[in-house]
Amino acid sequence: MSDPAPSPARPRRSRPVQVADQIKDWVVERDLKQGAKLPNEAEMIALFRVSKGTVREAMRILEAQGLIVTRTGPGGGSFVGEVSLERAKSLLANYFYFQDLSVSDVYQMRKVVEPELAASLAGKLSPAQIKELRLLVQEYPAPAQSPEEERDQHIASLRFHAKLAEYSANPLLTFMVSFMARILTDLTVYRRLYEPHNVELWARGRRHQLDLVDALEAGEAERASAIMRSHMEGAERLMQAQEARVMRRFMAV
Amino acid sequence: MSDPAPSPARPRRSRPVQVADQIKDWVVERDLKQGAKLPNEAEMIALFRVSKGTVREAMRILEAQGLIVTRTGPGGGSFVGEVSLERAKSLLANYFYFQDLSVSDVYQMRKVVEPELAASLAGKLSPAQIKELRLLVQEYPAPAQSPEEERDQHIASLRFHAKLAEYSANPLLTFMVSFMARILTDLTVYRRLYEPHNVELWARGRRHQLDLVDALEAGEAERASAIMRSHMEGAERLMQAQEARVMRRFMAV
DNA sequence: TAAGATTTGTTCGTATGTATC
DNA sequence: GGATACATACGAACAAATCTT
Repeated sequence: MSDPAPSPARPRRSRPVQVADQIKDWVVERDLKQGAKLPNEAEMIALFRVSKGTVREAMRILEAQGLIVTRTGPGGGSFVGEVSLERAKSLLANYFYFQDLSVSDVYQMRKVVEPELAASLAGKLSPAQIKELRLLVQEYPAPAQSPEEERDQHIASLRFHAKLAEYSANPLLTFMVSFMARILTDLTVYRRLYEPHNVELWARGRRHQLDLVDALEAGEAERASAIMRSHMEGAERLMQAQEARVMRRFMAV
Repeated sequence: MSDPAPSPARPRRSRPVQVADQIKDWVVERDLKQGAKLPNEAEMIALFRVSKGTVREAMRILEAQGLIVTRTGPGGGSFVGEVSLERAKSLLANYFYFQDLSVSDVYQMRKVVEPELAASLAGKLSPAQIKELRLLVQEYPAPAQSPEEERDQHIASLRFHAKLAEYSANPLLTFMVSFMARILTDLTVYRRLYEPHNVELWARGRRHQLDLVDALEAGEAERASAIMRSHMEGAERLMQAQEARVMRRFMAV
């Protein structure tokens, strides 16, 4: 369960890190669920025989990973807290900050994952979900008149994909699609990557999304997948005019 | 860049978290690269007007995310450090600890991503890399004689996929395939999920891997993709006998 | 090998802030 | 408002690691 490195000269973990691991073990052993209360600072100090400062550093480590949340005041303390989707995306984004990720890289992944998502959702959505999707597509019915509007449209389109991801019963699929939408959203916000104004491509993208919802509603998995694939190819062309590298910055936590 | 929540009663971030964010900004503003030295503790204290304990808690937060590394002694201090692939996988694994991830979920993803990886690698591998792959396949030439041997074979097979992922020029593809291999590896180690001994399926899996390397060497993308797809379907059947849920535990950092 | 310098690591005591009753 | 139970933050001292000479 622990780092299985046979340690030819192990880097020597600091006490706070050790204590953080011990707390994790303590939680796992008791199979504590989200919301369960951890011992308070004083008890931790007694439990692990370390000082307050060390306990606090350990807590910050767990907090940074999203594993616990802490509240002050009576009835306060530390509690196990599910890692949120948002935090998971932020932590992974930090990894790709150091990688040289291109727009094509993201689309190579999108081109296979998004069609699969579409196919697996066909016929599985509730009327309310279908309606929600149509609403998102309708958000920008007319071609953009300014770069700002075009950017907003692009982000709205990515929200459509993120929403689709939410509806999946497969957490891995949900995460991956949602993560890629976030990468591309940040990209369009912080660089002006939506610039090459192309009305024809935009109209086709919108048509695609509407057709896709129809196919999903009708339960036509094969067609939904095909539409999505085509949609991805269009979107890629729209962005690939730029050869910008993404992710050259830290993400907010 | 920051949490765009419009803050209806913002949770009030603690000082260490604030300082951690300030340090991140400090680093980004200066566009510091991997290995660059950060101010030492005393300088941080002066820089942000906080106590030593607060600075240290902030450092632990950044360390937990893999953004810095710290050494003691002369010439020591804190340095910006690339988030490693291993750490990124661990942090994301913590997220899926709380999700109800099934073997089918993982394979739904594998079935589309691994063939894409294979296709994109066809004709791109060096002779040394081809040799390395063949070595991994050869590692267990004979059918397993015991459950332990079968487990080892399964893990070796996953190492094959992880190695393939390493060779990709697409960091997103590399990460995803490697991450799934890790999930499944942990699964086979901590549960005995390789149990239903099936010699025929094993032989076919091995055949697949050998054929795959041939196709990669010959540069036949379409064939590599097809073999991988078939391989994934076989592997899924091998595991799906069990309906176990994965990831019901914390991962080591 | 040993001593000294530098920098992080750890502890303790105390005081303050905050939410609940 | 006051008492209580928590976390939060500070400062000073000392310990440990590691580099240099």
